[in-house]
Amino acid sequence: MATPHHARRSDTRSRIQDVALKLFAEQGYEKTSLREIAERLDVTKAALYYHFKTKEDLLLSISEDLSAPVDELIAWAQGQPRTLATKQEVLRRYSDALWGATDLFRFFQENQATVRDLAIGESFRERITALSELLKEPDSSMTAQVRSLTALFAMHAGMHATQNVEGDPEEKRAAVLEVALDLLAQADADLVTN
Amino acid sequence: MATPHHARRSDTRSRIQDVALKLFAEQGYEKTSLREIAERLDVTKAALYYHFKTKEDLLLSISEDLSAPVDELIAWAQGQPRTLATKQEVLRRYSDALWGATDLFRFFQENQATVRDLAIGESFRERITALSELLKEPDSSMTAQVRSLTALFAMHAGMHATQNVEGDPEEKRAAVLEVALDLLAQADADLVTN
Amino acid sequence: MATPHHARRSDTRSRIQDVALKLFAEQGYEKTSLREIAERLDVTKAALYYHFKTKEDLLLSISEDLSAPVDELIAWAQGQPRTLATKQEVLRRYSDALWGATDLFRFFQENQATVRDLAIGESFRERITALSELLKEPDSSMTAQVRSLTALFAMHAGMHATQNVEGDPEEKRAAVLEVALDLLAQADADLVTN
Amino acid sequence: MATPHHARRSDTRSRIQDVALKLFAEQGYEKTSLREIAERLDVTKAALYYHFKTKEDLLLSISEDLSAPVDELIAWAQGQPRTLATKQEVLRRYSDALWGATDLFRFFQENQATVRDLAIGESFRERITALSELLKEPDSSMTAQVRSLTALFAMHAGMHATQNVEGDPEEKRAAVLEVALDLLAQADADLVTN
DNA sequence: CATGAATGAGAGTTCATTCAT
DNA sequence: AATGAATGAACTCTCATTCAT
Repeated sequence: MATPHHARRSDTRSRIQDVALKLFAEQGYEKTSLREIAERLDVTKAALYYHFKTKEDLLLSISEDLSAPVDELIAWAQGQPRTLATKQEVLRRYSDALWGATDLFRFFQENQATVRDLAIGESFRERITALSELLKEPDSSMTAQVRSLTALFAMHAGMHATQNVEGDPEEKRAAVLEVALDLLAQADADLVTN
Repeated sequence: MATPHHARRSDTRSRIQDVALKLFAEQGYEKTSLREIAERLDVTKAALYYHFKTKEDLLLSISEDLSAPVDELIAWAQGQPRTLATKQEVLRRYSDALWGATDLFRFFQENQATVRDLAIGESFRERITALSELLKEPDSSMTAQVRSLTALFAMHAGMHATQNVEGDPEEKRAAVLEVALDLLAQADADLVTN
Repeated sequence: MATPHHARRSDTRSRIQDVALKLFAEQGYEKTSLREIAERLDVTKAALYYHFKTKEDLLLSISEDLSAPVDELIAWAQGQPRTLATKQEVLRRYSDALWGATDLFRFFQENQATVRDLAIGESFRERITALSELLKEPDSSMTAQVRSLTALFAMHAGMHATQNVEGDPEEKRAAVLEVALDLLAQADADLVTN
Repeated sequence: MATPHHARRSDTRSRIQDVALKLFAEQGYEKTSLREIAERLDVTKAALYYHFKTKEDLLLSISEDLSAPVDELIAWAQGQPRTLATKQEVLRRYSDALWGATDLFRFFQENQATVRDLAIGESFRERITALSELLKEPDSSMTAQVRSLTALFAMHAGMHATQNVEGDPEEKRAAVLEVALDLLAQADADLVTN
């Protein structure tokens, strides 16, 4: 048999995650009902509950799986010297992570109000804070700090805000990264000047 | 009579709008029920329906009242020459508009998924698109375009993303604006160079 | 008009209570669904929620209304001297209270497990404890105390346990009360003897 | 093999019964889900279904095992003369039976509404009826009959109602039995007098 | 002897909305 | 200008039960 039992084992489980993420990203968390997810997969609602304790737990499992790369990035960066080179590398890797899970990060960005008081919101905020602190120098000028933060948020916004710009996605991604890296460099220059 | 009919009429109406916006911004649109709004105001749900046709209509009325300044800004800008000075003025005025209605813009930012398929979403997107097109030059390099867009989105993000930065709000706002203006100037420099 | 507005005001509300108590007593609390109650009344489930916050709250409201006489009895007794005459009067009045709300007390007796961890359980236990303490003397012999308690519980049991005995209800009630009064008298005699 | 098949077979089976009875008694029948029972035993729900056809069947098996002594008692008594001595012996043995399976009888008492329309309810009622008929004389005065019934129900109530009385359990049990025996004797005296 | 995966039915609850008064 | 009463549709979630393996 080509598809042995254990290959199938988590088949339904991950199909649920896939469909759920797609719908959460497209329609929002609240507007996506478990009925809808179940119908798309041609299973019953109860089947979802066999695999996930609650709706929130379903979202949590998706988020944990997909945002692991970001956590690794943070862990790595915290062991590096706080040089411009490190920060630039953080930005580059973050770009990879974001574009590797666009649905999830789109979801986070467009459902902030919802996410805020879900368990998941906490870890999301923590990640952003950790990244912020890796990029900005608390003793630098406020302008420099804002520039660093802008580098970070420009990447989030850049994922979806460039839809009215002509050009292929990879090119856009590169442009966004370039602008972000530049902001970082300027923030660093400020620091040196001061 | 000290309080004529028309003064009273809009009193309740605008109290509803105030409370609704506060709750929409704090908790999100879907998670805020009309029951909750009514309870806060110590009126019945039916009273809300006297003043507004639907929940969505309530949101619409809030948005229209508060985002008028942005529409005026766009109208004004569309009559001006496409110079850097104009663009910078757009950004300055936009900063005023945003900080003049933080709850509303926070709401828009944190409820994008929800807002997307409300009638209001359309006009929101149109405004952003209009502003984008006022700021970026479609024939400039992609990097320059991204820089212009980033100037715009930096202002949105800057409203709430600077909470971990020390300093008073006005100072932060100024710093955000400065960074945005700078991005715009760089985009313009690119254009000249090309 | 024979039935003015305000007479109707609580009409639905108390019709709900009536039907609910009937079904709770007949079938048990858990086995009675709100759907069933609503259907009997030819209203929607949501109508129930207009009048009562939760299923438990519905039960609570019924219990509070119907067990007021018992609370009054307790309050009265606590102001009386701890004589045999008082205790006998307590039993007599309690008999009236029980037979005046048989459905409710049947419900309590047959749904103890359920009631135990509802808010209502607490007040039920408190009432029983208060009555126990009014009837038994903590310093008397254990047998005397058990006799007093038995007087109390005999009345509960007597409401439904006499169905296999021939005779009319009023006669049965009188017999149960007589036996209970007798137990009380014997407990008192013990006390004197000791 | 040290542990033959049949020893193991009934091991799990009776562990299930033990846990189930404990939970049924503590929380009630409806509020105890098969999931919960399975989790406590660290087996799957399906395992329960290997041993018992349905949830009700599980309860039935418990009840049959534990209430065998009562059935034997009834069978024995039905072959004895209807003397006071016999009746007193019935009460004494019934006391043993009750205290030998407190969880089960507590369950019966606190879940009457539930039990009523389970198959088990029938046999429960039959046992009570049989005992009633062994104790009371249908031709005696109503008061005498109520006294006999009270003797019986006092034992049920006595199992849990004496928690607010000081003293050790065995002593309480003895006191309850004494009061019950006394009631029986009084009923018998009535009979003779009439 | 037992599990993993799933189902169908139904539970309690909440929501935006309506309408006669 | 506002209320009281109600609805219909939907929601998340839980349950006892089944069955192939």
